[in-house]
Amino acid sequence: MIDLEKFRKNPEVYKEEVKKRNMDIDIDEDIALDEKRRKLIFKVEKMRARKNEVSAIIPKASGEDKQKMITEMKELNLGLKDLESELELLEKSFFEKISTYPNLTHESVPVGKDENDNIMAYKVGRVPDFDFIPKSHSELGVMLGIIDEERAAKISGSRFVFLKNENVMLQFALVQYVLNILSKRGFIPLVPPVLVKERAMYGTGFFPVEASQYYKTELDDLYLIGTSEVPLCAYHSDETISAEKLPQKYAAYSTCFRREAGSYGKDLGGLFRVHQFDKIEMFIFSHPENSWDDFEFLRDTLEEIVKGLGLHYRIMNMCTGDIGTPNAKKYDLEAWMPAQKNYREIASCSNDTEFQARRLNIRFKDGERKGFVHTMNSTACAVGRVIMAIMENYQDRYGNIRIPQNLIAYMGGMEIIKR
RNA sequence: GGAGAGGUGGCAGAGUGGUUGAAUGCGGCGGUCUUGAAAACCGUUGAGGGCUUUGUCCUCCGGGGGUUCGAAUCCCUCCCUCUCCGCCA
Repeated sequence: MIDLEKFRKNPEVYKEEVKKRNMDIDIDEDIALDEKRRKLIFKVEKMRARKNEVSAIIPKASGEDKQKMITEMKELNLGLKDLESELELLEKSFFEKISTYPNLTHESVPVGKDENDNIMAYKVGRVPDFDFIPKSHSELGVMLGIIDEERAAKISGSRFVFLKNENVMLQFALVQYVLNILSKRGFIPLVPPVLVKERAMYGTGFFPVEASQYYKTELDDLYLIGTSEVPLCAYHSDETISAEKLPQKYAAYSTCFRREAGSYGKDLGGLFRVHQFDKIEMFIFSHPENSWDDFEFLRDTLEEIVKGLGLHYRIMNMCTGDIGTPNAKKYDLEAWMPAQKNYREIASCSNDTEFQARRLNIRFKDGERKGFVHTMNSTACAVGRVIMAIMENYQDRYGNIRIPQNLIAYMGGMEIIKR
């Protein structure tokens, strides 16, 4: 949610933002709607004030005076009811419109149309050499019996997988490895609910813009989360956090669900794009003054995790046309995938400044100063995609997969997956 | 799923139709006293929103709807919490 006062005073800022993001919003129309709305509020409140005024006198009056006043109030009520329902409609359409407005981007975000305009910030490590043609993780998965897509399709349809045998161990090894790093860095671990109310989806900014990406339950008004960013962010909704306690850092392990509507035929097969995957997500509630430092800390934490796995990757500074509505800035971490000979996104890290905090009413108090906290989130480990990266990068010419050094202990000493 | 109880300010807890945005207590903040602290005493203490913005008005007693000139208080409905029973990982 944007700051309405700022919006009224300075609509140009939002016009500029909408243009940068390549969005189509008629701001002048919404400004006019807001004016109309406020005029009506004024009118309605005037009538209510009159009503309250007379109601205070009525008990003291008697006889004819009293009857006169009661009659006047009856009439006033008729007009008031009409105006109130008119106002309700206006409010609804105004807030529907305003809730599609994007956050304001940070000055360091490159302006661009789509993913082609994202800017590579830097690379870490180097492209690994293979003296054979590396296989896809999907192929390796079948050969080694550690991924079963066929049976998953039989049961649940496409874009579902079974992890099997060593891959199951690898998943939990990764989780242990990551939680260890995160607890050293002061993150409080959580296992959150994966079904949430509409407010949580709306408050985090996934609704209304991306609503078609998420599963909804039929009997109850609950939604399956696409990321634990949702319950993490909503965790402190309607709370005021005192400044000494900031930043509050959390890490949640959960399953995530995405409909992947509109991505038909894209990245079919394997672990890359599936309807259900497990992920550890980091989340920070931050003091606005430290927001951008905390954000770099978050990015650094993510990189420590990926570096420790020995993966080659690059950090992308995502452009205005490619970042999410709530994001003020976003980095993607793209790991090298040998079979595709390309970098693919395995994590992303965004600062949403006060966009979510406004919607979920998450405040801070710093002495006399009050305001909305800043919220930011980052993938710590998207298990499926990281397993994919490990399988492809750590394969040998025989189709075996070595275990990254830092995971061996968590794998009970296992050093290689082979048949 | 069945039976019962209940949802009021940061918390506890009054209030059953008319200056009740809400008594009282605790907590918080400020002050007096004290070498300091505690105790005691005095004062203060919700949020959101409109406008002609150091003021004024409006809204908010779980959500929604209704009755009434007037609702925290009456009616309907939904939700949630607690206790007991049943079922269950």
